[in-house]
Amino acid sequence: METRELRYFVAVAEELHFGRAAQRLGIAQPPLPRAIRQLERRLGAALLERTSRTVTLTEAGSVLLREGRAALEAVEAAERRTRRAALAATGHPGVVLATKAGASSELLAKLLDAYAAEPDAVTVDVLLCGIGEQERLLRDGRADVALLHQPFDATAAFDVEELRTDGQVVVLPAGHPLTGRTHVQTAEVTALPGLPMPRWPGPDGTYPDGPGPQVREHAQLLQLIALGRACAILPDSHRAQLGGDLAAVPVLDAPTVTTVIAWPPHSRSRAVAGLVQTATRL
Amino acid sequence: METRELRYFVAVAEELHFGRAAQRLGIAQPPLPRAIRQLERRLGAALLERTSRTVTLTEAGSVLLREGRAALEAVEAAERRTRRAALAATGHPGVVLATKAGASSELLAKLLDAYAAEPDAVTVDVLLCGIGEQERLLRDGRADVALLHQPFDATAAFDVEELRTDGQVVVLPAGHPLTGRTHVQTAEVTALPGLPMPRWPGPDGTYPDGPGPQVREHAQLLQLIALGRACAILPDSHRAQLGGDLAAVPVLDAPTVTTVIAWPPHSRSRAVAGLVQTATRL
DNA sequence: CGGGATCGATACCCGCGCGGTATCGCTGCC
DNA sequence: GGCAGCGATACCGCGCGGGTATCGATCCCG
Repeated sequence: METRELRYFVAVAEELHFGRAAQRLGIAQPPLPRAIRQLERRLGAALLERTSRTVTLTEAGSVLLREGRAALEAVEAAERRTRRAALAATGHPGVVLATKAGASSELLAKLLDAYAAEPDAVTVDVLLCGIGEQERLLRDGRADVALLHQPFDATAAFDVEELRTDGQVVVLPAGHPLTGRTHVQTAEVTALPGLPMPRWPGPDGTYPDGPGPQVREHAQLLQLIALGRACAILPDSHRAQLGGDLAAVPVLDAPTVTTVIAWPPHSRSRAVAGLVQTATRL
Repeated sequence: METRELRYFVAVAEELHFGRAAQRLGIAQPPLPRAIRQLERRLGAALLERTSRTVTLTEAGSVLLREGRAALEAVEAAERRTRRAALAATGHPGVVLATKAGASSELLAKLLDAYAAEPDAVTVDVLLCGIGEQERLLRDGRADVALLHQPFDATAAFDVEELRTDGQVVVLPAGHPLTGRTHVQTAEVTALPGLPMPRWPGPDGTYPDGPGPQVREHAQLLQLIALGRACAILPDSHRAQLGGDLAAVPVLDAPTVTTVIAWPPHSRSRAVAGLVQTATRL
């Protein structure tokens, strides 16, 4: 199976429309059915059900869509990492670290400082990214190492080292009645009148249904809370970034959040190893 | 990057010899340097250092070797899983479970029995495999689910669910002086006179240096121990399989072994889900 | 119920590129 | 210095991927 065939199939499977898929691939429409048929012959499996009007995935087709995406990502990762390795060899070493924008900033600062003090430190480019974006960056080779938060980020498929564990706090507008409490329970804050929990986009970019505001960044969320339009349960480490217009109260029964440093398995980069070692020693 | 190019490069990188690589690939020699050069141009990276006598990998080349192997495995996995899904759709559903030959046999029996009693159970083909082979089977799509043993098997890249934790015991020939003890320490048994620890093959198939006998299977190992030629530290669960010519003594400071059921991430198979659920309820 | 619009499939052609054979050129070794 | 081994090059043929033109089926709309 060639990556070209896979790319074609994934495009058609995603669009469920040969014409649009061809447009997306930058080719004419006729080669597409041919390529897919050939793929089906080679695999001995029907991938698409076509009528002259519509295209749907078969069971095998949806398996190939999932697995094929992963395989294409692996190929692209190989390509990118090779390019980066070549760049590094010709005098521009460096690692790319991905982390959630607005999270763990003080841990991150400590890590960068400590690593920079190492004798064989290289440049660390920090990639601040949106929710759930880091895993993709790590998988497709755009990042070499990332700070992830269990249990929110999927850490399967990566090697990880735990860095710290935090309890969670509910972040409220300053002056809210609950801010006087020393601690609360989850149930007390999930349905506060007028302060719904925000909705984060899922991996597919869509938002779940619910009353809360749609948010994409931490800064945006904190602003919404300050305005008295929402509240949120966040790791304790965010407290340091809260301004005077926000208050935090520990939530006793919320799951603890573990910050981990993660890197792709079989990464042999000296720089990544050094960064990980520095991180675990903090 | 096409998988053909990747396959070519991996072959050359592994053989470090264009002629042998061509032979292995079943093509003539001339297309190979051309394909590799084209790949190098496309990547903008030197992958191989060639003299007219020898070939060596550059830094970027060894990165592409590692990453390319993983990518090829992902592509092959996609292919195999699609074929299996198509087979399953045409009336032959079933899952393949990989487990170490000779390990966890009683846990495995319980699992298979319990799962077979489920209303929507499908055929479970059990693949007994050698040391370290399961991860590969799981990755390349030959198996759908596996029983692994932490910390010996690499579980990164998989979703896992813990099933049980065992202490470890040292297995000795019956009548050995230590068999009278209620427990021992690791240090007491790693260098017993005349009873060296066996050597298992590494991921590359070679054996580490050392005094112990080279073993590849549990049965072989148990026989060697019964003959008084070796001893071994194994999970407690192996006790049930020991005949009268063998004895086991708990090793207090050996790491505990966790048996986990593992499956590839984003596996959506109903059968795998059922198997996992059954396993966790045992 | 018929005609146009839409979309996948087919027919056919062209040109690139992959793979083959023959051969060269360099290097290390006896 | 001659031979053997190995990678690189030259050159050729054909298969296949991609293009244009067109067909044929289905849905929609009046």
